[in-house]
Amino acid sequence: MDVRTTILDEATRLFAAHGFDGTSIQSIADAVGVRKPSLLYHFPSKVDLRESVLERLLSHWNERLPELLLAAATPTAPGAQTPRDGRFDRVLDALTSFFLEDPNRARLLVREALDRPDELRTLLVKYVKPWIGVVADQLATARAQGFVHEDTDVEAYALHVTHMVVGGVAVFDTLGAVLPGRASERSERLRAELVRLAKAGLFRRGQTERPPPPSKDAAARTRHTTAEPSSK
Amino acid sequence: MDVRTTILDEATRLFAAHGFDGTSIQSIADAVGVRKPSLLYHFPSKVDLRESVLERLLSHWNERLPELLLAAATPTAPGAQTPRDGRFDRVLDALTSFFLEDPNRARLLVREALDRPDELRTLLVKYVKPWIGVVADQLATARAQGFVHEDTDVEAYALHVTHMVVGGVAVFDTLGAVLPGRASERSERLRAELVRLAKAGLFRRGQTERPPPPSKDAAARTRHTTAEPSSK
DNA sequence: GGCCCTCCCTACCATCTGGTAGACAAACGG
DNA sequence: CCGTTTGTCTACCAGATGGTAGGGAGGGCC
Repeated sequence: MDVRTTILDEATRLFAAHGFDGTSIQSIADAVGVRKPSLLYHFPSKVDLRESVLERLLSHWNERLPELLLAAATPTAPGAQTPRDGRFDRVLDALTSFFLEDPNRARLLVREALDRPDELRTLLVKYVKPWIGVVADQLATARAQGFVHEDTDVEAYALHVTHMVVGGVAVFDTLGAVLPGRASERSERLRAELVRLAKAGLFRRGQTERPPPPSKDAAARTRHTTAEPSSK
Repeated sequence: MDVRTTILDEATRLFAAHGFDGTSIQSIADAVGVRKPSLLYHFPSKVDLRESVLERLLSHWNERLPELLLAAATPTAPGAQTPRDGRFDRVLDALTSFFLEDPNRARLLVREALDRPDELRTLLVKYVKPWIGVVADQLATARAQGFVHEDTDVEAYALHVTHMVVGGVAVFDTLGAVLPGRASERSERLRAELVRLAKAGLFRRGQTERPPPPSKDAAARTRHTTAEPSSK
C-alpha cells in the first residue's frame, strides 16, 4: 500500500488512541516501519499530518453524506403510502454504521472537540450543520403532521442523537463497563436502547401506534420489532 | 489559599483544557505562580498529580452521591398523589448541576475515558456502577407499575442519559456551534431538549405525569422559559 | 541558642521532541 | 546517457520535558 496512506492510517489510529500531544512522530514512523525524516518528507510537519488526517476523515464523511441525505429525504418506500416508513431507521443506521465502521473516527472527533474547540467548530459548521438542517426540516415537517411530539426542538434533538452516537461510539468500551454481562452483548444492549430512546423521544404514541391526523393506512408493513409510526 | 489546593485547581483546569500530555508541569507551575521544583515538592511526579486531581474529582462526586441517591429513592413528595412526581427531575438536576458547576469535571472524565480506558473503567465500576444500579432498580419498579415503557433497558437507559449529560457538558460549546442563535440560549435549548428527550424516552404517555385532567396549562407549567415550540 | 521541619528556590541533567541538512540511490524523461 | 525528480536514509540540532541535587529562609519547639 501507498506509504503516504499507511502513514495516514497509523497516524489516525495513534492520534485516536493517545491524542495528538500523546503521539510522537517517531512512534508513528515506527508503526509505519520507516524513519522519521521519511515521514516528514510526506508531511512537512506534525500539524500538517494532523490536518491531513482530519481532512481525510471529513472527506470520507462527505462521500457518505449524499447517501445519508437521501435516506432522510426519500419520502416513501416504493409502493407504500405510509408517509415515513423506515426513514428514521435508515438515517440512524447510516450514521451509526459510519462511526462503528471505524471507532477511531468518533474518538478523533471527540478529541478535537476537547483539544481545539474553535477549529473543530468551524469544521462542524461546514460539514455537519447543513446536514443537521436537512434532518431537522424533515423532523419539523413530521411534527407539523403530528407524527412527532409537538414540543420537540428538532435541531437540538438531532444534535443530541448525533452526539449519543458519536460520543457513544468513542467511549463505548469504557462506558459499557458499568453494565453487567459480556462485552459483546453489552454493546448490543446499548445500541438497541439508543435506538429505542431516540424513537420514543421523538415519535408520538406511547406504545401503541396512534397518529392523530386521520390517515388511511396500508398494511402494517413494519419490518422492525419496534415500529415506526406506521399509521394507526 | 493553600498552595497545594491551588496546584490542584490549576492542574484540573489545564488538564481539562489541553489534556495530560498537552500540559507541562512548567505551565502548571507558571499558572500557580511558583517554580517547578516547588510543585514537585507537593506532588512527587506528574503522574501523582494527575491521580490526585482525579481522586479529588471523584471524592467530590462521592460527597454528592448520597444527595443524589436520596433524590432517587425518596418515593413521593408530601402531598402528591401522582406516584412519581418530580423524582426524575431531582435526579437529573443533581447530575447535571454537578457537572455544569464545573464543566472541567466532565471534560476530564471524557479525556480519561479516551486516554486511559482501562484505569477509568475500574474507577467507573467503583464509583458509578452502584449508583446506576440504584437508579435502574427504581426505574425497573416504575416499569413494573406501568409508568415506564415496558421495553426499556433500564441500565442502558441510565447509562445513555448519564453519557448525554457528561459528554454533553464536555463538548457543549463546541457542539452547540451547529445551532443558530446566541451561545447562551443555545445551551439552554440543548438542556431543555435533553430533559424532554430523556423523559419522553422513558415515561409512557409522553409527559411525566398525566393524571386524568387534560389541561393544556399543565404542559406550560414546566419551568423551561425559553422557546419550546421554537422553530415551527 | 540549637535543632528540625516545611517550603520554595537556583542550577543542573538526561532524555525526548519536532524538525533540518545533506548524502545516496533508484526511477524517470529528454 | 545524463540531469532531474522522488523517496529514503544517517547525522545532527535547539529547545522543551520530567525530574534531581542541594541550598537557604523561616517558623516552631525544647
